[in-house]
Amino acid sequence: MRKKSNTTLKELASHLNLSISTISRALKDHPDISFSTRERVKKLAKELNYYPNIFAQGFRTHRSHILGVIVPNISHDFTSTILKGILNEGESMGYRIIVFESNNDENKQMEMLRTMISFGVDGILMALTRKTESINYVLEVMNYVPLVLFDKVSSKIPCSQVVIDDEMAAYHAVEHLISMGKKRIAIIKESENSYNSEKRYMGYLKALEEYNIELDPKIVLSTEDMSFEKGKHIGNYLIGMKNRPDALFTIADSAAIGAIKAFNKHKIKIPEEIAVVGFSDSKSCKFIHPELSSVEQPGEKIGQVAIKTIIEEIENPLKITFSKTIEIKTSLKIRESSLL
Amino acid sequence: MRKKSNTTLKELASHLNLSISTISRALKDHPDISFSTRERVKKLAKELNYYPNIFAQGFRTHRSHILGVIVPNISHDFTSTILKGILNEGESMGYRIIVFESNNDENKQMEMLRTMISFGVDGILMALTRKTESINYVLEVMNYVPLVLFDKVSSKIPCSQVVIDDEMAAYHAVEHLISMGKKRIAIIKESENSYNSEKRYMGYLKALEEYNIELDPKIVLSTEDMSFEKGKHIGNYLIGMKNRPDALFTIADSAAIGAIKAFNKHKIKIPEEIAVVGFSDSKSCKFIHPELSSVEQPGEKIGQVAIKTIIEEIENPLKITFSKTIEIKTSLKIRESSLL
DNA sequence: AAAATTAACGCAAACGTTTGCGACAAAATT
DNA sequence: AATTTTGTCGCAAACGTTTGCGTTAATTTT
Repeated sequence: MRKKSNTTLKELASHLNLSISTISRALKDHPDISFSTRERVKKLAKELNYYPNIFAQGFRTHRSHILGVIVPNISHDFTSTILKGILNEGESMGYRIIVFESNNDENKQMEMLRTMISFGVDGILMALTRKTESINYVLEVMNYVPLVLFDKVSSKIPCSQVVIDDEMAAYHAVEHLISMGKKRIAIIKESENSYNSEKRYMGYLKALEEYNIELDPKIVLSTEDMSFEKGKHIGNYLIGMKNRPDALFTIADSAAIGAIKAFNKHKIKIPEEIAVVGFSDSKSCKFIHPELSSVEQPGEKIGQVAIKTIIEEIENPLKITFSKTIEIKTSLKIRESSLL
Repeated sequence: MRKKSNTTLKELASHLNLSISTISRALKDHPDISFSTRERVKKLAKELNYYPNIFAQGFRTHRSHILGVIVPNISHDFTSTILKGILNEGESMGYRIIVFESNNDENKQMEMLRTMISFGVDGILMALTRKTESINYVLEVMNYVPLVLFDKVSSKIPCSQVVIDDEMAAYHAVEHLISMGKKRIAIIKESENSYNSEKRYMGYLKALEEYNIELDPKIVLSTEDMSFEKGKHIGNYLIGMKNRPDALFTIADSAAIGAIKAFNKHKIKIPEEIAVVGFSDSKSCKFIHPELSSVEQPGEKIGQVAIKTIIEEIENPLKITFSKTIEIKTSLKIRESSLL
């Protein structure tokens, strides 16, 4: 019972007294095969529940119709949304998706890339680990198979990338706080060399400069994990400052929510005393009170665009000689936490 | 440059003046091959960056070392946590994971199962769509490849299943509310035939009965999507009742959080006036104020156990003639929303 | 009517790996 | 010394599909 073996072309052939090659072509609507036999073959194939053996197929054609995806952390809200976009778009384009989680471990990331190559994936989509230092092995991979980066990217890797304009998005978020009359705006960012975090910090700096607000390093807070707990901790710290900020911008929602919890506990009025804006517009922005303003980055869209570009590169290997960077539009969702 | 082709056994063989079969065996530590040549082969393989062609391998051995996973919604917090467990455990067991999202569409689910079969996955892990009505095609699939269900399961399908004891978990949650002195306990559950929801409802009923509390159908609320918004809506409804409940149990956190938001807005004291307990212990339980009590179901553990059992069944196909149901322990996380 | 074209199909090689079997020499046993 | 065993390795088939090329008969063109 178990391991009922699949019907093969050979069986179909013997049933219809045709050759294997005719069957193969008939199923693919090859013009050499007459309409009537095409129909007969298809009918029988359906009856006998024929499905091509993908291994034989991939073995022969060197095409797997499998795409590999590597993400640092799959249970991260934003990441799983991107994945959703990749899966659904892949599904409709006839590609299967094989998922790896690097857990922000560069060695694992490297090993996974190798596995994928030997696996014969047609292309690789990847969000880099937090610090990806040696990129040589990534370049090596690109000799075998097209690669597209998304979300966590690197300008050092010459391939197509799907990103948001982190700097602009942060700029607008901070600008919004300024327009609300805030003058002393703190920021929580990542301490490690995170590409996204640095860009967002740039946007923060740019906004301050644009509006002639002096930068105070004391309210530029860095943390390595941007967690809810860290946000709470830093929130408490801010409250205790002699010269307390009147606004807070964080490069991740979780930390913003943590900070709000701290502010609430100490009866600090939001947004009157401190306004808060987060980043990513995760679902939980609406859970907290007051509801958190945040920069929306459309994860599904990012996933869809990423997979579309890699399929484009797979299916037109010659055409693509240059790599492009695609920026997905973000939008600032203004809610109670920053609306006076 | 692109499409540099992979080293093959043949190349290794000609480099060392050995036969292909010797190379193959050497790389697999076959005892027939002397230690010295084994080492020589491995050394060269590393130098020439040899990786086996998985298609040829799978084609030959009928083993892919790929496992298929179908989930209804990947961006669901709990689901992605399970996936995390599956991916990490799979990684260490030498299996690759191919992920499908059914979007709660049974037709899609069916099509995906078929795709997997033709794909030659070694096994399938699946959480069923909300209503899976015709199970014949699932049974058919089991003729080809082992199947393990998790989270959203069905007793009608004779295969191993990894679940939690929904009924007991709900029972304890409600019991806890009762022990806090609550006597009029509302519930929000799913209206569609959801296996989990029904089980949890059973637990609710059981607790009421056990403690001689009469069931009031007016405070048994059903909704089809258990969203944050629905929770808010129902929360408002509960507030408006003449005979307002003094506690609320929901079979999902999101709805509980929505309800809390509604209660907060109307200055209903939690837990004094209404205590609340949710289900799943998602991260956002700590985001809301007051922090939400919830039934913790360990997603990573569920994923790990699920993949372990299917690998067990794959690698010992004879031994397994019966299918087992594994229950993962839950625990009630008591927080401010239900602690007087 | 002869030649050329077309339509419909079959042959057979190739893809890279695994594996049962056989071969041969060296070593161990009688 | 003759036999058996052991240690190493090679041969060749097989897995299911695709595809260039060849074949045959029917059709069209000259």
